[in-house]
Amino acid sequence: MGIQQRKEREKEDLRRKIILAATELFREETYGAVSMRKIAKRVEYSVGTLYLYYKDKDELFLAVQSAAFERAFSFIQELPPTKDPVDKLKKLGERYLRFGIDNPDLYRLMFMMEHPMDAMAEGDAWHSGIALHNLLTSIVKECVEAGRMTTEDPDRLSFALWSLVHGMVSLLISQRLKIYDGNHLDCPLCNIDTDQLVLDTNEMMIKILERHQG
Amino acid sequence: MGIQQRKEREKEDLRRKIILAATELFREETYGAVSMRKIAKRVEYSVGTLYLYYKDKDELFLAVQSAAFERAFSFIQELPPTKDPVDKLKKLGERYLRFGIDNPDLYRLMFMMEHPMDAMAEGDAWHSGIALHNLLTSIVKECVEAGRMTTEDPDRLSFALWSLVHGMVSLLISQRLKIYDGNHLDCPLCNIDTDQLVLDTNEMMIKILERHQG
DNA sequence: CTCCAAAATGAACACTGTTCATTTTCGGAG
DNA sequence: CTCCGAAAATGAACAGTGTTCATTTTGGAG
Repeated sequence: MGIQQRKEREKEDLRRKIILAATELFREETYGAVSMRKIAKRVEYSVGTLYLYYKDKDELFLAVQSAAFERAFSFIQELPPTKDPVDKLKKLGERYLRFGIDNPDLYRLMFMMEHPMDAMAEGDAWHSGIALHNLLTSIVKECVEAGRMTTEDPDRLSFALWSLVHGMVSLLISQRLKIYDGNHLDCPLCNIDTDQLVLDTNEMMIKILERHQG
Repeated sequence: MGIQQRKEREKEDLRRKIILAATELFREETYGAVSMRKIAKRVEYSVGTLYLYYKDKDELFLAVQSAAFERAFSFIQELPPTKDPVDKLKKLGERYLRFGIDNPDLYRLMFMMEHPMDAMAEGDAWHSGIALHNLLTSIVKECVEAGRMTTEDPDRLSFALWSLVHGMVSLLISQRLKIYDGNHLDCPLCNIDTDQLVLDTNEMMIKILERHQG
């Protein structure tokens, strides 16, 4: 019965192709502009076919999100080699920021859009997201165990650090750091390159946490 | 020439009514569900009329955003009375978090949506946003001047704190803190009320900054 | 009253996500 | 080879979207 297997393989191939096409379109245009018809045209199938493979736009985007989490995880966890746990933490933040800055639409999909969350609840969509979270927590705990940081609650500190970098990257890609442009504000942070701003602020906060000893 | 004045007053009234209707709809349904036709129906004018007062949906939403910033500012700066600058900082964070949690759709519009930003650039839409930013910075500087915190760059520290609370509230309202629900993760933060999680984390970070002396 | 500019209208256009009756495809049976 | 039937693919149709613009209504001026 090799035929059935071949058919299943073909179905799986098409599923992948659809996600790939959607992901490509995502990098080319903004979220709102990626329509089912455009995805269909890209994979050279009719719109109706997409609905045989994914019940909704939401479900399709959930699959794109899941793939995005995998990319993000494999990109971020590739840290430049360091033994120093504090340095590792700093570099993890930098990789996270870099991913968000370079893939704003994927980042939006992963962390800022409201829609695909309903379906998500408990699928394995978050598998890589959870792995990332665990990586962060383990590095924070390394820092604590090495006596380089002090905290009663390393899990909460991890959450705070995640929130910090997420906050910076989401403000950046939503263009909100434009308040620092022009003459709206009058402060030393004005008219600095925003990429540099968030990277330097990450470094500053880690230094504060490090110097903060017991 | 009282007639012309009356007409201008009426035009201004209608502009306000439109924004009010849009803001109301925002609180009732999610962003994507607020359409021009629904707004028109709510103000009891035809859809074409909206385009006589706002050139597009973006411009209309920019006006809603501007009004939202005013609400947010007047809500947040109403701090419970304290003399202690560190306590003031903590309470500012709490008010900010509270506003976001209680007005998720307005918060999205203010800080997370991509669209209205093109037009925004330099209008007075951000007037209240800037006032808020200045308030934060001035409190941080109070803390430093009172010798309760140490930093070489209070402006950057303000940015970090803004990013932190924005990060927390945006993860919360985007439902991303659901990873702490169920059995996805295994850590002490799991299955805690998320409102409490972000409030407590705000407090923790302020304490860290305070104890971090020299 | 007439006149006319300003204000308001809503049908029309091109798009969206989604459905579903119809057609096409293609392996297996005779 | 023909024929059958199920699985796969199609695209017109539906209700919604933002936006435009020829048309109609309004209401103050002369």
